[in-house]
Amino acid sequence: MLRISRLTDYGTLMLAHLSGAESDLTSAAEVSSATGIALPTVSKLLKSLAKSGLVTSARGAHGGYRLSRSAHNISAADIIDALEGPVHITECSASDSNCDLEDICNVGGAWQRINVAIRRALGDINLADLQTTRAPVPRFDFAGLPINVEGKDSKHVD
Amino acid sequence: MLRISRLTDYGTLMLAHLSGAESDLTSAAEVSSATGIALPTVSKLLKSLAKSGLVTSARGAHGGYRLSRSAHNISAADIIDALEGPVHITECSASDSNCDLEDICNVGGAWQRINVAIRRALGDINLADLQTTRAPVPRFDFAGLPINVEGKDSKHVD
DNA sequence: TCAAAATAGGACTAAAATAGTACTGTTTAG
DNA sequence: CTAAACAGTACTATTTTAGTCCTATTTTGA
Repeated sequence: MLRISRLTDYGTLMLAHLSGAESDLTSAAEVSSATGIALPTVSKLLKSLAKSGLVTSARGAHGGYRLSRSAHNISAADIIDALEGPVHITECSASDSNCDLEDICNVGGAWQRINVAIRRALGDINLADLQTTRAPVPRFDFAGLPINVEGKDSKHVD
Repeated sequence: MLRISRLTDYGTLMLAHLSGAESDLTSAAEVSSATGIALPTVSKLLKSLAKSGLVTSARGAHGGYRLSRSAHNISAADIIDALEGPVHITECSASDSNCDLEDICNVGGAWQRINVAIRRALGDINLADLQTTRAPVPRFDFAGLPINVEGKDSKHVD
């Protein structure tokens, strides 16, 4: 649960690297050596990112990739969507669900809401945030009860 | 991303069923027929849930399962932990990480914070909430900006 | 014009996680 | 003592994820 795939993690790292050279083209090879991720993997990921519009590419000698927009305008949700597609917290969160249990299931709706809420929150974290050592303080009001994660040692933190 | 496994979904459904018969023992067979989930699968899941203390079991004829505590005291995070173990949003979110990229990676910290925040929020949703058709309104304050999910058609909602 | 440096695209393989099944043992009511 | 029910474990199949490789296509620059 709550797991992004390793490739998405790599992708984030790569995007972070690209955001260091805003306007210059960076080749896949350079991204690879800078991040330590194997070249074929870097290539594959950059192609996906280009396809979904997060980076733009230039072919030919001295070609390469660069962010298609500022790091501030690329959200965590964008990255996840680009590399994993729009996945849902449960299979039956999909609107065109053909879940066998549909008529018995009285739980689905809640997971969907949780899903929406989390995705919305992820939409508000941008690539620039992800790079700063001190990410924005995650503070949740859930069902009206404000909870501050900072300084509170929850049993759910492992 | 943000996907709980199908088994966890089943588990939630089953727990919801058990919470309907708070104090009575319910056999795996009954849970199976009530939920439509295959018996072997139900068995397996109930065993896991018993092991992690969410339900208590009674052996022998007329044995069965019941919630170990009220539905209000079982959180979404509890269920996930019970059935999937304490997973992390990225591999290197684990504290004993042995990530090769550690020294280059300047992103890890942020994902960890996001992870903590989400898990904390899930800890505040309980089984009773999950059953009501109208789950608690998820409202997030993120980085100081209050966002209300309701009635706001985000592009991230699919 | 040709060679080298890049990306584009897809096919393929290997490994890992997930889901589901089966079987054998133990406990308890009647 | 027998049948109902949980306990535990091992196994298999399926699916997903990760990673590799190969063959275009595009562009620069000598």
